[in-house]
Amino acid sequence: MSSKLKFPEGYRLTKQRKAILEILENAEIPITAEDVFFRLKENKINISLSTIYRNLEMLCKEGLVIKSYVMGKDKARFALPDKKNYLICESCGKIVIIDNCPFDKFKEELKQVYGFDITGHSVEVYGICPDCKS
Amino acid sequence: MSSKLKFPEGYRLTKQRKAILEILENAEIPITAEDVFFRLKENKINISLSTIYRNLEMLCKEGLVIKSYVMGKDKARFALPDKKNYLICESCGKIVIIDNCPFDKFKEELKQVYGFDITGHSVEVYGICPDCKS
DNA sequence: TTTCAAATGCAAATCATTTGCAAAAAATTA
DNA sequence: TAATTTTTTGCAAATGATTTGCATTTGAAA
Repeated sequence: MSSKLKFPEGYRLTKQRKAILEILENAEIPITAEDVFFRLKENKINISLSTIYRNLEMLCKEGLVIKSYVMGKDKARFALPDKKNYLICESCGKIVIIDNCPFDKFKEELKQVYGFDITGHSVEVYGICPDCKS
Repeated sequence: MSSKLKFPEGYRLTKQRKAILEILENAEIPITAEDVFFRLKENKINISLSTIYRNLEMLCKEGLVIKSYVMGKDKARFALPDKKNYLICESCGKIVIIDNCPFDKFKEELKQVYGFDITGHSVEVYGICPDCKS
């Protein structure tokens, strides 16, 4: 329930921000701003959508949250960084988080080849999940 | 200039579709629908934005084009599949295509671990480009 | 507490994307 | 080739996610 995250300096830790972070911590997969809104509402916490958007943007800028788009959908999704890499089933839409993303092993290779200092990445993989195969 | 792509069955090969594909073939990096619109206009070809959106959607559905979003921007970008993996400089926004994406090597590993049949993927990597480091 | 900049909520504004529909163009057939 | 049928286009209007202005509230420093 309580956040293990270090809240970014220079911002006030409001109850709205705490609540939004808590929803993201409990979310299994990346969720939309509207998802956050309704999950808060289920918990009897009413926060306006604009406040949610404003804070998600701030949290992204500060690196605490990752924004992504799922193919075919037009709403942005938000998640804590440990859920930023995922598999998506093209048949049923199920999202499965990739733990220990194998891409990490290639940071050095990319640095060598392209000269970039790598700071982060996001991987989306499409496929057919076991349930949909049968 | 001429497309090497096999145009999907069941669709008419209109001059608009040819022109849109040609722009994407010549694009170095993923571009927005609006980019396509203006590049066509530069070539004295006037195609309505809605036609561009409709065809990009169709081409995505048929797998000829990949749609993606660059972190921090809110317009969708479109590219041929060989340009779907890229590095983005967090300082200047420059996009560099990753050739021979190392991620391909991990398809089998993902299949083993998660049981998905992998059909595609998209990789975005953030970092600081050589120019911005100096 | 008092103070004050930062944050919130609401309603209105934005803007990328989608959609309805009549006209134009491609493919099919005669 | 002309006629027919179906798809595609362009335009304008609609949509819907996200952003913004502003008055009010709130967190945190003094």
